[in-house]
Amino acid sequence: MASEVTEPVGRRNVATISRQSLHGEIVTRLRDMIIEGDLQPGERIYENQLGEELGVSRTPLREALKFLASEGLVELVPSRGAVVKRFSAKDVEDMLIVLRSMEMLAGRIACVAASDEAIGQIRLLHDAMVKHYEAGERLEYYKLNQQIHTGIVALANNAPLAEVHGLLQSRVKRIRFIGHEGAERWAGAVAEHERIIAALEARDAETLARELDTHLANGWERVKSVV
Amino acid sequence: MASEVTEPVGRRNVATISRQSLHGEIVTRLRDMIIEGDLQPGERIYENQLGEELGVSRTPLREALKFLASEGLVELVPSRGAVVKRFSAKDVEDMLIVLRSMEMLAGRIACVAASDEAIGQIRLLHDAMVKHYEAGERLEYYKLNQQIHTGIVALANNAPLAEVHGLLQSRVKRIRFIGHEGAERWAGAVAEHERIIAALEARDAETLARELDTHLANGWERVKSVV
DNA sequence: TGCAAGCATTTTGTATACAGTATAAAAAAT
DNA sequence: ATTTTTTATACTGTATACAAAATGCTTGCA
Repeated sequence: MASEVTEPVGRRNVATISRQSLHGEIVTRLRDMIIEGDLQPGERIYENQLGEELGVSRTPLREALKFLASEGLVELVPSRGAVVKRFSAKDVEDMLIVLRSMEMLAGRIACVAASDEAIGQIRLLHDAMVKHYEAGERLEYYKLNQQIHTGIVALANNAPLAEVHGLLQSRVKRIRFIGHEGAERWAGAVAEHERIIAALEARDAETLARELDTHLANGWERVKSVV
Repeated sequence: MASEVTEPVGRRNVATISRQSLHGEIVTRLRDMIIEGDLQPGERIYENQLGEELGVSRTPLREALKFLASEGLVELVPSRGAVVKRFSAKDVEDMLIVLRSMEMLAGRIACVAASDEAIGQIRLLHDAMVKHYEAGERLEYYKLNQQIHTGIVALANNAPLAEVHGLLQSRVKRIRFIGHEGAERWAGAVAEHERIIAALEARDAETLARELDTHLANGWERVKSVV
């Protein structure tokens, strides 16, 4: 993750220069496959089969699996290869606790350190997200939702913070997506987001932290039924 | 035939009796080499040379390097292999900010969730640490210092938190060790630790958080001259 | 002397081959 | 029929081989 060239989520991957290493290509691909559920939790990964499917030999595939193992998306069982990691309810709750703490930290820093332009960008994302919400476009809404959270963390201008946040976020991505169903929950989340953005624009660190706190605590409530 | 790897002597973890996989062995070994400075920041890693040095072929070595790249200890440059990652002063400061936040979070949780026995264990570590301090045994002192911080995080019983904490801690390990020189700084750190343990024993979450806050902020002051 | 082009060497990236191990199925024994 | 042992097979772990890319050096020329 750290030294991986991560491309912005939601961009066309065709547009990126084809110069990315095969290793990186496979890592990105597998990560998406896990997040999107093509590879299900608990599923064993057969290197030959998957390699053939992706059109690569076992060597770079294995290297990619080691990389993802360090990210925590797969588990390496000695002499039995890689298994897609399955997270317990407590795991997810714990991750959300940490994510919450990290976003609160980022928010506080952002209130004093971020530029007006950067905050303005978040507002734009939020407005676009609301449009997708009103249009009932759940996938697009969700992607922007993620981008907003990532964006707030990015405002803190703290690379390690952004990195570990991204690490945990990728793990709960799928579960969160599934959990965001239900109209009234959805509406609640949007309202919370509005308050978050407002606090950010006002650079009111304590209010922002409080809003993020409740938003992410509610996030767990929204999600916990599906884990 | 599986290569006859000469066992790394000295720091064998007795708890893990079963022989680790070669992959895990190499990862551990390389991580230690980086933390201990055998592989210096910015240094390029030549796979053939290092592999021969460790008595393994390139394949598992490369897999280990990918793993460490994901941990952020090495950087993968396309077509030019792995380089030991060099951290800027801002990187280190940022990491300590995140570590501080995570330890504060852990401390708050620990005050309500940890058992008396577990807290007692931390006290024992602290007392032992003080003994090493008084004896001037810097390395031993430092190791226990680390263990205490890790231990406090462990009290929170939150695996993802412990994981990301450990991830960042391993990155600043070497720098911190170097930075802990100087008698008066050392004394200050010990005094802060004493207050931390006291707050923990009293299960006074706010005091504990405040003490951890200042302790780790001071930690940066102690360290920033050497980065 | 300075510079550039081409060749040689080194190093990484990927594929394949081989050995060891676990799993499953079949055969044998009770 | 059930349990145990044997055997076959599939898969992972590691090493080696080969291809592509980068680096460095030599040589030729102005």
